[in-house]
Amino acid sequence: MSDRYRYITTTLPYVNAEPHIGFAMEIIRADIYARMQANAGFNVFFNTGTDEHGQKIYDYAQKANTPIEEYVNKHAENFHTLISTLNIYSDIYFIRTTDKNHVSSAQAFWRRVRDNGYIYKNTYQSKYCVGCELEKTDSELVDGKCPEHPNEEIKFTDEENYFFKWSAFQKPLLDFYSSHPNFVIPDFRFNEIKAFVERGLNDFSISRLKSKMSWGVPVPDDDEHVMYVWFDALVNYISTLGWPDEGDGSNFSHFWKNGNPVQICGKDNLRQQTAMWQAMLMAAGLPNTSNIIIDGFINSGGQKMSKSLGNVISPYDIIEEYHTFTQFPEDVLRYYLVRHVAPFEDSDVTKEKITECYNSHLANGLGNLVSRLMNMIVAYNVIYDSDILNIPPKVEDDLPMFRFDLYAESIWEKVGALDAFIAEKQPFKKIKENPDEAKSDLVYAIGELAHISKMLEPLMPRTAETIMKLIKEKKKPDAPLFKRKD
RNA sequence: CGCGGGGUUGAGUAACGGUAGCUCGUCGGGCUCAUAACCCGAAGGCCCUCGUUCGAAUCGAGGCUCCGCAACCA
Repeated sequence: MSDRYRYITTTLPYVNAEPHIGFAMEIIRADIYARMQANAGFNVFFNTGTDEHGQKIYDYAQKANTPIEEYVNKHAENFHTLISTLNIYSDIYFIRTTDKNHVSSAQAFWRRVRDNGYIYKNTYQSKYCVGCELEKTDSELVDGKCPEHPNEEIKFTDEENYFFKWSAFQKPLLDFYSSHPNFVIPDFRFNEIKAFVERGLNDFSISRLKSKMSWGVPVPDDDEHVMYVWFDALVNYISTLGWPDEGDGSNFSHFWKNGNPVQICGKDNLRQQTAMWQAMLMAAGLPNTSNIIIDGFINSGGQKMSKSLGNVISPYDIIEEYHTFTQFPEDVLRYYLVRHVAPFEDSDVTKEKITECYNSHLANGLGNLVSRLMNMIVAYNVIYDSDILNIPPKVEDDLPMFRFDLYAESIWEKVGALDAFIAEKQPFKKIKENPDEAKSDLVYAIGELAHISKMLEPLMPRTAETIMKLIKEKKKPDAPLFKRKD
């Protein structure tokens, strides 16, 4: 089969902050996709990493009074930790934009785009607020003044920058959009970007003067400039595959050309991923991404998470909080973010909501079901074939793309049905009058539990594994899988 | 008239032209294998106005209201 390959990538978080729960959600969703594809027999290339160049990083490192390399190393480490904490698919590729191969790939990409005629030099007027001591963008200025320092003057300086001819891609992008009706998921985001591109595109600056800010990928054949961080960062999606090696048998050929490449990102990245990056790929003569999934944002208590409001929920907080209640705290977070956070709209997450859903679905639902069922299996010495776990992987073809919430719902439907089955058949009562029938009911029930654990695998890997082990060894759990949290 | 998304039972959400579904909570009943768990049943809802239609939460018009984004911000 030609399409035995699948490619999935998250965006690369900027390394200037602690891992955000929104990124945790992004990578968990990507992980479920990767695990499902791998179960279905595909070779999966799962990419993530860190974006480490640019002014902001440069400033933060200065502020922290740390050499910049040390600063980015330390922060990249945070994201490595997050990946293992969340129990992400082990074959993940972690790219850092400071990696040598990424840097040379970004430069090759620049040359290719330049040689195709889509990069040119132009003057750019920088606007500098003396009050903030910061360069400002037009959108940050109100009536040509900095809103925070309306009495200070804005200093205008002309400087030379390289520009990317984005404007040349308005028509190609619109044509591409109309011939790929599922390119952006969900629809309303697709409409948003179409409308944006229809309004017209302005070329954007893709370099910075090295004399002002040197922390970036050097522009090829020009010592004065480094690449603007966006330009180099976006190339990671293919530099991770070893591009410019495009030969048959290369990762690029397998996974980008034939691997139905999927990108997942937050809604703040809509423009960059679905229009800028796609135009860049066109400019380099490379195939476009197949699908881009746009997540909503996570708010807390009706407001944006922010340090000053004190409503920030970090993925580590949740895992820490559930540590004493379950052996699988990361699965609590995985479950919650997938099933109870809207797949595309903004959602509100609070610790109370997580607790509520933990108690009802994980403790009372799944965990309790495993306890009651395995307890009867052991107590009544029910005999069954441990082959029941040999269930062929189910490919959820009928599942709309990235609707893992629906997938989770279908699992919990089975959990509920199995609880109802036990209540109806009453094997615990029948075991006295009609033990054979009671046991055959329980054999059916354990078969259903085996199915549940199989379906659970991509979503809650360690929980699923543990349930399978209990089934195989005919044991009841020593302690509740998910202890109630009051 | 910048762009976009919303307003559905106490809370959170789904359906998107034809019995308003689900989760949590509340109330009543059942069960006792299980983590004071589980099962069954009940109460309670479509922001307002007008219109299209045999029929509208769903389409159209207007209003009120909440929330993002507005370009170089990861």
